[in-house]
Amino acid sequence: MLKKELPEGWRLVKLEEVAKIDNKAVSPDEMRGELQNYIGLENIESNTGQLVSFSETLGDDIKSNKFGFTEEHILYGKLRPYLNKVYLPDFAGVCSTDIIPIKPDSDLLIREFLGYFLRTPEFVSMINAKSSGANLPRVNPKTLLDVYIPLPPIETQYKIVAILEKTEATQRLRAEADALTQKLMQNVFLEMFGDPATNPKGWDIVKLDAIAVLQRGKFSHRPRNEPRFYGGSYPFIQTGDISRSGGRLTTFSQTLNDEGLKISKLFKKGIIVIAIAANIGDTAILDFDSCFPDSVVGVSPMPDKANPIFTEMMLRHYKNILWDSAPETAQRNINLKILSDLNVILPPLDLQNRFAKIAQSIQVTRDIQNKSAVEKSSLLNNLMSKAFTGELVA
DNA sequence: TTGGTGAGAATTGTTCCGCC
DNA sequence: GGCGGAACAATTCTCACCAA
Repeated sequence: MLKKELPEGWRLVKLEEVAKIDNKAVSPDEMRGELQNYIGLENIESNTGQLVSFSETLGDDIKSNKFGFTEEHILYGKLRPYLNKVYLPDFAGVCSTDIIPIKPDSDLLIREFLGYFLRTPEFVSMINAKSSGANLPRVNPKTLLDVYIPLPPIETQYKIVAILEKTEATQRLRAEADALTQKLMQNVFLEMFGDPATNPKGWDIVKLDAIAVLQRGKFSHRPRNEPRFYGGSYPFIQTGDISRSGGRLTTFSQTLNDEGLKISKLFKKGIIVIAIAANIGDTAILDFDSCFPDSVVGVSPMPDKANPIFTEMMLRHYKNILWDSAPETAQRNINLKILSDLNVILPPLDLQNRFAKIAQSIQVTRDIQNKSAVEKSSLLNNLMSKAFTGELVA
């Protein structure tokens, strides 16, 4: 950003002029015998500025040097800066040496203002380009202190922080609402059918292949990564896509071309997909026609016996059983036989259909929530970007 | 400060086996 | 015997901590 672009009263200053880095090592000896509030990179969530988890650690269990921090610091993850790990603690403790404790000069710079600045897409992209180490990029603290930050008067900083905090709070409420809706669908299922794994309602038990047709995915060519098969108009999904889908596959990241289609197989929209390698037992309903490899099985419920929406939700409850069925080798797998022989509950079809109807109406709400969450997320990024060019607050 | 290392997940490669 | 599908093994990738 150029100086001339800044609004009146704003200054462009180097971070070292308004903040310092407290990276004095605390040795294991200094921590011995005391409980420590320890934060590692794994405790800070990417992009959100939130703590994922946290626990007290006995100093005796800490074997390497750490950095100390207080509630005046910002914790900035310097390893793989693209992960965007920033956290503002409200307690004192020690952190991994891959986290830099930054202490702003409170007369000039508000901690929260700097926290948002470090999370802007523009800053992340810039600092990532300046990081060192080809395979394991890290930010050098000196490089960080050399970064220029647009600095408005303190009152303006408070105004900007208030707007961004409000937007972020709304975003969080939206995420909580989505989690509740997801739970609602599970609760409705359990209320109507009980846990399929224990069958407390005493439904009939049948083999999975008695109510559905099972077909394994296909990708016969080796090696599998030959580029000539990819980049066409046929969606191609992998086990990871199923894991991330939350039960409904609406997007895909890979496609096959005509040549790829010849060595794979196209499955119809609406089919249930289940992972039999890596993320064993993860399921989803396909929202588009798609190909998939042999680590995925397609399950098509017979219309006179099972409802697809009911079947997908039911199969989720057998995940642990399927995992336990997989032979203990370096790479666990289950095969078509294990899946076909899986004992599943079979409630009356009209009850399954009733559940599907309720689930669909809940899904409509989820779709609206998801759309809103995406909009809120891009709104926050947009506002953060505008905040540091002076466009957010006059 | 930065390379090494480990764990777990995801993807790719190899072997076995049945069918034509 | 050759081919293709299934099963399983190996490798790669990602993300974290450790220690020189």
